Amino acid sequence: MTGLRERKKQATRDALMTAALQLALERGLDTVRVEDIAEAAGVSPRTFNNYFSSKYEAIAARHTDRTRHSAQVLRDRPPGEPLWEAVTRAMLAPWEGAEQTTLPPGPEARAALRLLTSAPAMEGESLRVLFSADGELAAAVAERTGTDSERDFYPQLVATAVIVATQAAVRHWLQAEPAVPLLPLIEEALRQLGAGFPDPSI
Amino acid sequence: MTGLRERKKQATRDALMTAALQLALERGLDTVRVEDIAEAAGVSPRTFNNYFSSKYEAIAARHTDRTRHSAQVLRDRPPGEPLWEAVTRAMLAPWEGAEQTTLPPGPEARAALRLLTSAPAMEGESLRVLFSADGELAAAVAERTGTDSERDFYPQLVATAVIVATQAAVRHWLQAEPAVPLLPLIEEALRQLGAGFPDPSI
DNA sequence: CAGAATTTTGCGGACTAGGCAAGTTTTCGC
DNA sequence: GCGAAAACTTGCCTAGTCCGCAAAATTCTG
Repeated sequence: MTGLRERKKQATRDALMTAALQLALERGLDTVRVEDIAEAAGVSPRTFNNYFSSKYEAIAARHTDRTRHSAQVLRDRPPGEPLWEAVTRAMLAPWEGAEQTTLPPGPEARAALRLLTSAPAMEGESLRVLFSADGELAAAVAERTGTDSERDFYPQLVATAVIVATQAAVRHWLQAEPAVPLLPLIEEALRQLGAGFPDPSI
Repeated sequence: MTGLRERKKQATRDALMTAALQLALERGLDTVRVEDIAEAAGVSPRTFNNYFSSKYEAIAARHTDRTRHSAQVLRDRPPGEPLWEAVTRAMLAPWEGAEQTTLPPGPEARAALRLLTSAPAMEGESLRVLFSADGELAAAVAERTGTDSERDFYPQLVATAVIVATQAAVRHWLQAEPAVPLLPLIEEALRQLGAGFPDPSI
């Protein structure tokens, strides 16, 4: 049971995330000031910095939530399940259920994700966020494969490779013309990764 | 034949890169101001920003050069060579020849690389740099495999996977205790990637 | 050597990030 | 319930960043 304090905090964080993304989409990244975001969310500019340490961080926050979500799902998959199956499920999870995943992406979805690479600082931040979950992911991989994520090389390697494969799928989805559904792309990327990238020319 | 102008520019860039890295290692990232770096390199603070748009960018610049180097090497490998062989050579190239690659890493090398993840903004910047060459890498992969790096998924996927595999090797090398040589680690990471991560428990 | 092209520099402005302390709001023990 | 304690918000303030602009300095071209 969550207290009022915690709920309010979450609401503020949410309002800031939403306002940041919204404003950036409307007017472009560099014409949005922290002050504007704070005002749109109904808090003082100083409070903004209690939640996020830059506007880029605020904009990338949904991204953060997605990667956390994947790590959580991987931990919750049945222990006996084969690694590759569990990983695929985990990476698909944050993208499932939204209409834009099985249908062609709407212009807003594309714009929001494209925003994440629209300026150098923004791109750096979203990459950072993307990899912030790799430790958790690696730990989950280690657990499943009986390796030691401190000593062994394998879990980190698999975790980061899985992250970028998913990311490559999303990027491809973003620019595909004509539009294609996302989930099969992610599945295909992970399948190829798990198969060791057989030479396509054969 | 390069003129004086171009040589001076390169020298300035080099001096700034070196000063930035040096100072950051000596006193820690957040006690180094742009002004300090500029002074150490013998230029005005304003000139610093003509070369780099943040101190993080200056510190990560050697990293940038390494990724460029790999992309260049991949392009220059003999066209008939198998993809995986060429890619491995390319990723090893920037690390070859320095003593610290075959011997245990010295404390300075470790410190310099560790610096790249020592603060959120620094980490974002180094990831950004790391992936900045992925387009070039993907193009080279596309050429070798007869795929189209615009239309097909494969080249981007391979390129980014190769980058993170190498990165995972470097990270593991950084923390390995007792110390191990780097080059075999990179080779092993790429081998595992190319083999589709066979389950190590078998 | 003169004029063009390029680079460096100082100045100034808009914005950011975060320490500190006072004011509010929520929680918790009694 | 109630009053102290804890947590959160806010305003103020400082140090620092990033970049546009235009003048000065440097290098290049013929």
